[in-house]
Amino acid sequence: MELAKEYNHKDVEDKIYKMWEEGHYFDSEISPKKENFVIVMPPPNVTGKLHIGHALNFTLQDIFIRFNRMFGKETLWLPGIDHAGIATQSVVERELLSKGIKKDDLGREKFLEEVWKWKEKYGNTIIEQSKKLGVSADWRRLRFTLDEKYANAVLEAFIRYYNEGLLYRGERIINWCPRCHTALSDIEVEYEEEKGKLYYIKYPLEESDDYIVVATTRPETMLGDTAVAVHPNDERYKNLIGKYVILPLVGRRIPIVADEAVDPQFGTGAVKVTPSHSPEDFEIAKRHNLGFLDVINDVARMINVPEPYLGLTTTEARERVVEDLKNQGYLVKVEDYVHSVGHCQRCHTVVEPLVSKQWFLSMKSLAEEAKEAVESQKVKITPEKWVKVYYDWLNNIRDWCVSRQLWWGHRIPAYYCEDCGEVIVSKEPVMKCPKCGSTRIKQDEDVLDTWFSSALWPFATLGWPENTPELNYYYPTTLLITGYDILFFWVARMIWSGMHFMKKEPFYTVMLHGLVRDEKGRKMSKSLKNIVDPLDLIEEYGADALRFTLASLTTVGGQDINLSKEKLKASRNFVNKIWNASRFVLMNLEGFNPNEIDEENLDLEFEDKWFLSRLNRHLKMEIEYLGNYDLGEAARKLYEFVWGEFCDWYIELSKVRLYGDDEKKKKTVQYILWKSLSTILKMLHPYMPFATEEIYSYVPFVDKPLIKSEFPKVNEAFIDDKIEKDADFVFGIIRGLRSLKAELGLPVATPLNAYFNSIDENEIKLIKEENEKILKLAHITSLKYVQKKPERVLKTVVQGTTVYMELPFDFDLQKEKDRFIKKLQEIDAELKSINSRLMNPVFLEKATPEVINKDKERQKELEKTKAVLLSHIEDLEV
RNA sequence: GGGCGGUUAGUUCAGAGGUAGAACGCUUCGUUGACACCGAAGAGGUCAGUGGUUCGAUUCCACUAUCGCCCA
Repeated sequence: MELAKEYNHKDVEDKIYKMWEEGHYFDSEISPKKENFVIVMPPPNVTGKLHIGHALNFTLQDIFIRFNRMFGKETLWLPGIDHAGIATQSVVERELLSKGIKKDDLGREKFLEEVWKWKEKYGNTIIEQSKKLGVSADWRRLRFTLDEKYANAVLEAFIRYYNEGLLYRGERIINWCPRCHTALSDIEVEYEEEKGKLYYIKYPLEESDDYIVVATTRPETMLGDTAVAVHPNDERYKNLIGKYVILPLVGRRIPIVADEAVDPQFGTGAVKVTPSHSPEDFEIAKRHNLGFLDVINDVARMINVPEPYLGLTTTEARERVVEDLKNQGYLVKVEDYVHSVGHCQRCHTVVEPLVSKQWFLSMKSLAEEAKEAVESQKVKITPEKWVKVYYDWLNNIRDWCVSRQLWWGHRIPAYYCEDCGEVIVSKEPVMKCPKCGSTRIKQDEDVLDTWFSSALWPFATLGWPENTPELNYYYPTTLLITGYDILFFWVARMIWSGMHFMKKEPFYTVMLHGLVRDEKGRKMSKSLKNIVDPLDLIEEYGADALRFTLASLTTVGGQDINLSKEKLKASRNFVNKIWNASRFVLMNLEGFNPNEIDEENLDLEFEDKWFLSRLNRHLKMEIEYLGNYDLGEAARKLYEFVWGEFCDWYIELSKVRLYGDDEKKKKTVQYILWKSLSTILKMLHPYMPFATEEIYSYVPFVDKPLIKSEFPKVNEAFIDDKIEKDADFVFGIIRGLRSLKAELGLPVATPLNAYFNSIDENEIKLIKEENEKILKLAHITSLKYVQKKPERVLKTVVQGTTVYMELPFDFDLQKEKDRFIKKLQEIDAELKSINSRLMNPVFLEKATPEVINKDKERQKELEKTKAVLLSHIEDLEV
């Protein structure tokens, strides 16, 4: 078997994925005796294409899933797709329009048929794409929020809420998107600072020559004013409260009222009140029993206004109103003003506040349930900084407008009697009014907010409201992983839904991760043209490189990630490095059979003990990081360990025995290499499943694919501080010799003799014992102990040891002296701080014994090196 | 206005109450029997500023500056 010199992901990924799928390794079965690990996938939109945010989200989930599968837990990753009301409807609408077909001509039923057709055709795109990333979800259990059973769960939830009095239908001011033509919930509105104008308008007092000036950013809404409001304590206007003004342009008589909500600092301190088109004014109007007058309709045109303005768009009306006010002497002044304007999250159109009859979910008690779940730690949110944000949102929440004027979605199961006005909420179609017997019944035309249905995700996907075995075994799920941007939209709503309907938290832990941005930290957007397609990245660098990059850029704090090609390249190189290290090991396993090895009686050498110590230390660390949800640090540490220790040192050291004559020694090192490689592949597998699985298929004497193999156990007995410290010294000698050659400008491979002397017995022993390896790695011909400095040598100091290397030509020793002096200065600086600490009685009293001991040891070591350095510098003075 | 986060090597970012790290880039050397998607050796840092807590702060706290995000 001969492996290619370079890892080529294109030859591997599809093949491996197919192998996993055919082996049913992603499938989960109910196993009551086994501890489980369950993640429900945040369902991507059915219209969605895999973007980099999904790539991050899926990667993190897959890493946890794969680890836990290897830990032997019954692991379920339940995937799904969201029907995404507005988004999907507008996609299909647009597509039909391009063929000259209008939605309204088609009618509801025909249109929905078209959407379903579209869904069948394109709805699985993102699923297929996510497979390229290595997603190991149980695809048999794929759920769609409009599946028959799921839809039933949504209706069930609606009916239960209704029967409990938590859902009600009412006329409220809502956020209306004139383009999507639907109501929006509060969080679907995005506010942006915009430059506008502040208009000061005179409102003449009734039966008086006096007037009051109000300030507004939306003069056109004055046509719908039903009052003027001032703050009750505002001295300027106290005498006007209760009086009336005559509304300019309209001539309507409206009162001046006093209300705490008015900000005396804003404008003139007097504001116009337009109850039907401003949420604040709506509240004021309710408090003062003012009239409501709709002057803007659902396509943002003027209604119920005097002739000249009737039918104008709001923009046209503004121009006309301002013009007329100016001409008639009512406009006092116009100022530049920056204010925040609400936009539709979906289409970015400016949102129009309108009074409308909608269904609302009462939030007070549900928000309490959601809060309690987190306060009591039933649900743990990580990073913790989001907990406060979560509480704040729930504390200030307003009732949730859940109806949407769309066709695509879960149709509201409410029926209205056209004769007596009775409202009937029912899962089954209603034919006859139970109150008056009329058959003139109409179902509500609207559908539910998509988030209303996805709020049920953790249990509706498992069969709720039926008490299924799945629900019993898999609920509550273990971990939810999602971006912090949908903490309110989705996470909070799932928590109260779970608490409310299941009486149990939907997941024990929520891990919120950051968002992926471009290399300059900017949001990826079409207008900036900085969107990267993960599929392109996979094509170019491989799925493993993409996954590893995303994982290693993750932090416990859930910081946003700035992705760049440089980082992908580094990860791709890492994958290749692992490929080649493995290739080396596999090429050198000839004639090896682990069954011939007595594992209990291995003749371990210095570097074996060192490496096994490091390996077990890292294994332990890895598990700890994982428990802390710190995949980023785990990935970064793995990178350093595998590249910096396994490849750079252990593999190099292993060559001594592999290429030596001692068969027994060779077998031992083969065994350690074989074992270590397997362990490393397992540690890496969740991060880079494809390459590791491919490599593992070439590893001899393993019986199952990596995905199903057991994660290695930590063997504490191998962790050994002393051996690691000794290794640092030996490696230091090798580095020292290499850098002497570099100082001479010689290739590392130049064969030269070397000598050493030391004031430390342990160091002498180590050099003697590991002589062969030092020679090999430093490319030195010999390294002999000497009492005195030999002639014509260049030297370096490592701890208490001086290493001399023969000088093949004349060399200016000033460089050596400079190097020594620089090193001495560094040591002196450090010694100074350590000494002052150790002489400080308060330090000795208060610092922990470990810290003091560490300082003392470090002090000894530094003193040792210092003494040697000083003697050499003195020599050089002569 | 309220809240949150960032400010560390030329660049992008980790990190941790007790010796400041990585990647990329840069300099020098190198194709030695895994790998040039590589190896070896190096240069490069008042850890934004000011106070405080502490035996000890780049790390914890407060404030300031600055950039960014969320909410009103």
